[in-house]
Order: sequence, then C-alpha cells, then structure tokens
Amino acid sequence: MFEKRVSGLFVRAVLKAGASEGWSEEVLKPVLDRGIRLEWPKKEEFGDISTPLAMGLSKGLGKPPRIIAEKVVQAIKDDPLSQGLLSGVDIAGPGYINLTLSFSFLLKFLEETILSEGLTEKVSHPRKINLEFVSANPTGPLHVGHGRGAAFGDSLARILREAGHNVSTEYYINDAGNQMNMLGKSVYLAFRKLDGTFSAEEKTRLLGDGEGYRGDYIPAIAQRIRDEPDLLAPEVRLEAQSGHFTDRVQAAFTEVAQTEILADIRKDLTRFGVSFDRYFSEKTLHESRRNEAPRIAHWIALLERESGGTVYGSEGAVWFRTTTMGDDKDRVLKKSDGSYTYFAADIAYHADKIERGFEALVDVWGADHHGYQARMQAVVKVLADLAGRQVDLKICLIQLVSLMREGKSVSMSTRAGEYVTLGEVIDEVGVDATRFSYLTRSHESSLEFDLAKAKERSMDNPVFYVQYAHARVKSLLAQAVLRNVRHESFTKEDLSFLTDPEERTLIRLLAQFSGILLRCAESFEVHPLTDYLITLAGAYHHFYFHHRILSSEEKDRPVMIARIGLSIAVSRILKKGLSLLGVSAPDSM
RNA sequence: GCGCCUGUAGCUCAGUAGGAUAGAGCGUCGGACUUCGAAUCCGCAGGUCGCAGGUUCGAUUCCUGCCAGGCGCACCA
Repeated sequence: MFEKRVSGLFVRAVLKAGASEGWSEEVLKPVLDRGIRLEWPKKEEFGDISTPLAMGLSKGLGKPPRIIAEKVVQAIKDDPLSQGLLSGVDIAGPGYINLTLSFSFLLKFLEETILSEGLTEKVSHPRKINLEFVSANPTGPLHVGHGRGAAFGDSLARILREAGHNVSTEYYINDAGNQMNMLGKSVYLAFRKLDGTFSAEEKTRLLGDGEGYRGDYIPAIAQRIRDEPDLLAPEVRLEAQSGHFTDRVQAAFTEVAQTEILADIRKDLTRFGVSFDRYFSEKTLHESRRNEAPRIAHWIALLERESGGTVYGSEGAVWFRTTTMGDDKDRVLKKSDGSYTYFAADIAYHADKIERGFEALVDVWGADHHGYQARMQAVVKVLADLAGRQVDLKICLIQLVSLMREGKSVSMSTRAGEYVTLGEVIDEVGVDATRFSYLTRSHESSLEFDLAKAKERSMDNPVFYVQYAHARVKSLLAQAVLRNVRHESFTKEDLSFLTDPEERTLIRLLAQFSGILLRCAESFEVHPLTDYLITLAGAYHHFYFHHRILSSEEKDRPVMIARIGLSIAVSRILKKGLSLLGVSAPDSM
C-alpha cells in the first residue's frame, strides 16, 4: 500500500544526501537500481517499515552505517512528501533506518480498506503471462502430488491476476506417444478379461514384460466400453471381441480411455476450484493440417536452419546441443526413425506459447523433472532470440507430497495403481482444508500431508483458524445488528478512536497485505500469503479476546463503532486472501 | 560417477536479495468461559541454525570440503 511511496522517499533522500555529501554515484546507483529493500520488522519498537540501506552503502562509501543513516534520515525529514505519511524516523542497531507510519495515514488506509473493492496495489508493468500447471498425463486419475501442483498453480494465477497481470492458464495434455498406446492396450486387455477371452499370451504379445496400467479405473473403463454400444464402432467392436488387435482397435481404445480419464481429471479439478483457460493437446503438434508440415516438424526444422548450430543433424537424428550448458551429452529431438522425442514436442509447445505473444512463461513441474530445467531455459532463450523478443521462463518445481495418516505414511505406488487420488482426499477432508494444507508450506520444500490432521479442527490445521477469525467478525456484525447498532459509515474521524496499541498493530498488519501480494507475484510464490493470513487471523483472535467490542454504554459508542470498522477491514482482507488461495470464507462455521 | 534440492526447537516448518535478542504452530506442562462464538486466548519449557574451514565490521543466509536424506541423469514419456 505504501511501499512505492516509501521507496520513493528513500531514493530521493539518498540522492539528496549524496549530492550534498559528495557520495559517489557509482556506489549509489547499483543500490538504488536494485530497489530499496523494505522490511516489516516483527517488533514494533523498530517501527513499521525498516531498511538496512545504510549498512549496504557503508562499504562502498567508506563510512560507518550510522553516519550515512543520519544524512539520509535528515533528507527524509526535509522531504515535504514525508509529512502526513510518517510520524517517526529513527536510526537503530547497527544502522537500520526505521520508519513509523503516522496514525492519520493508517486511518486513511483503513477507511479505504473498509470502503473500496480494490484492496491491492497493482504492479507497475503488467505482463502477459502464460501459466502452465498440472499437465498430468491422461493415463490415470490425479493423485495427491498433482493436487499440490494444482493448488499452487491455480492460486498463483489468482495472485498474479490480482496484482494486475494478464494471465492465461494452461494444461498440457501428453496425449501422444507410447504411454497412450499402452493405456489403450491396458484397457483392451481388461475388456478381454470381462469377455472371458483374456490370455496371458496376448498380454505378452501386446505389452511384453510390462504390466501396463493397473488401477481400478482401467477395468471400469473397459466395463463402460462393454456396456455402452456407442463407444465403439460396430466393426471395431467385432475385431476387439474376436481378439484382432488392429490399429483401429488400438486407436479406439486409446481414444475412449483418454477421453474418460481426462473427463475425470477435469471433474476433480473443477471440484477443487481449479479451471484452465485452455487445454493444449500435444497431439495437435504432431498433426498436419491442410498439407502443411506438423507444427513440431516446422519448429525443429526452423531451429536446425536458424539456431546457429544449437540444433544440428548427426547420425541420422537431430540433436539439441545441451553440452554447452553443463549437460553431459547432447539430447535427441528427432529420432533416426523419423519420430520426435518428448523434448521436441516440448520445444514446439513453448515455441507456440511464444508465438502467441506471452512475455513470461511459468511452468509448474513436479520436482522429479528438475533435470529438465537447464534444457528448457536454453530452449526458450533460443526461441525468444529467434522471435526477437524478451521472454522469461520461470520454472516452479513442486516438491513431493508424502501422504500420512495419523503419523504413519500411506504407501503409494503409481505403477501398481495403488495410490490415493486427489478426489479421495477431497472427499475425505474437503476442498478448503486440502487446498490450504497444500499451501501452508513453501512449494520448494517437501510436504507432509496428514489426512487425519487435515480434517482435525485444531491449530494443526490452520485453515479453520483463519476461517474462524472471519466467521467471528461476521457473527459480531450480526450481533451488532441485533442490538440495533447502526454502522454504515466509517470515516477517518469515526476510526480515530482506535487509540489502543493493539488496534494499531492490526491496522499495520492490514497495511502489509498488498505488499505481501506483490511479493508473491514477483517471486512466484504462494506461501507468504498463507503465512500472512494465519498471522492476521492470530492477531485478530488476540485482539478480540482482550477487547470488548460491543457495548451498550453511550460513552463507549465511538470506540465501538471504530472497532466494528476495524473488524470489517480484517474480515475483508481475510476473505480476499482466502479467495486467492481458493478457500472459502464462510460467515458461520 | 555427474548434477539439482533439502538438513533450523521433541515434531512440522518460517526466516523476505548477508544485518537488530533466530520465529510460529503442534506436542508437554500450567492457567482463562455469569459478558460480542473457548474451532479462542495467556504462560512455562525447548536451539553449538548437519559438521569443519573461509570471505566480512557482521553468516542460518555467500564460497569450499565433508556427512545425511530425497530426486534426476534414454534415439521413454
């Protein structure tokens, strides 16, 4: 809310002090260019906003930090724009400059928070961002790991939009290649089992030594194919029933299986509050339209022609030179049999994104794909150069989720089809608790997800703690109505009765919300927001417990009105924050 | 073997681009409901920030080397 103003204040102060003190611009410039680093000290004795700026300048200027701080502080005090905004500027510790926001400014902020819909400051340079997440292969239902990526990606999209960016969300469907064929075969074999015509020989012939896909959903799809005549063309059905595994049987079973599974995935995602602007099919990259070469061929050929040797042909294959970025060998894009690797498809997909004009690409991946990062960065760089534009690629690696139940780990094996699906987790613990639990930890650290605890209504499961704070306010307001308290207007004057230090603490915390969001948007994180909401809820619970809000005494009325206003502001920020996490804020629980 | 990530209180984790006395919650123990919802609040205890060096006025944070755990290193997807 006030970060930009405060930063501006510091920049002007440093330049002014620098001019009169003869500080070298070479020292100042890099520090100012990086942006003034602002902190919100936990201890209020250190003010509302703090910066270690002077310590950073100390070395370059060859002066003690406190001396530098003094000059900067003087310049700030002389700046007319600090009037009204600040009530205190101090130097503390080794050379921190601590600012205290004026009461009047805080009240103005509070008034706006109660009134306006737009709670947040927007980024100064909105970007057109493509955010790709989940992108699970349509070979089985989403599991708990995908759930984390879904919660993270969706919440990040909401935050980026709130911050003012233009965001498109996308799910990349790996619907080409061997895995899909194997899926079709697996369903076909299950179909044969239902018919009583299954044989081990046929299985070996189709799958070799492999087991294929084995989850419960495989026979379920086979059953549907058996039950619903429309799912297979009559001649294909005849071939399947008589054990002729022709190309069109393969194609039909794969098609049905994929459609069914994708429909289930989308159903789970919808239930989870996650929607995508677009589902992008890998298959479309391989298809040729109107006599044109497939997109994938187009891009690989283009790269081979114009990448200056980064993409080159050798041994009958086409390679990407990844050794220049630390890889131990170059990687194949086009195999000697003429088909393309997954990597090649990914290149074409990212080329497509760039072609669509995105300025920033965000890929949310499972952490097991980390080995792919450097390669993809190199690809995007090459493609962006070809397009003659600056395109940033941010890769968010989501660390793994270990599922627990009452402290004991729930074993999971994807291969054997034994895993807990996202749908099951939602059934058991609910959407709100599931999403919140996923987002209580940084996505960069692994997460222990305890089903029993996620359901528990305790502090172990802070979603209820935060929701309860919101419900408390709503209940309070309802109580106020019952007591015929009218509170339509909350002007600065009405709010000026909030003189208690703990009230100021709450306002100060509310004022940080916007900055937290901007930080999330800048660093592509969600967790700081979750953390903030827990802190805010805690502060309100504390306040509520120690302060009587409603009162029938006439002399207490101004304070009562002001506290109701403060409570409304808290509830609005909580609700807004929760909505960005995709979590509801019920009025009662 | 090479590469990436992680190692902070008994447990699960924060710690914002080196900085102020390293923070929460849970768990343990002990307190608070005649008053707006006790799904809440208050207090006590708990740490050589994996180990050892180095850079710095200052290191949980940066560098190097170890140790431990996880993951990745296909003309698979």
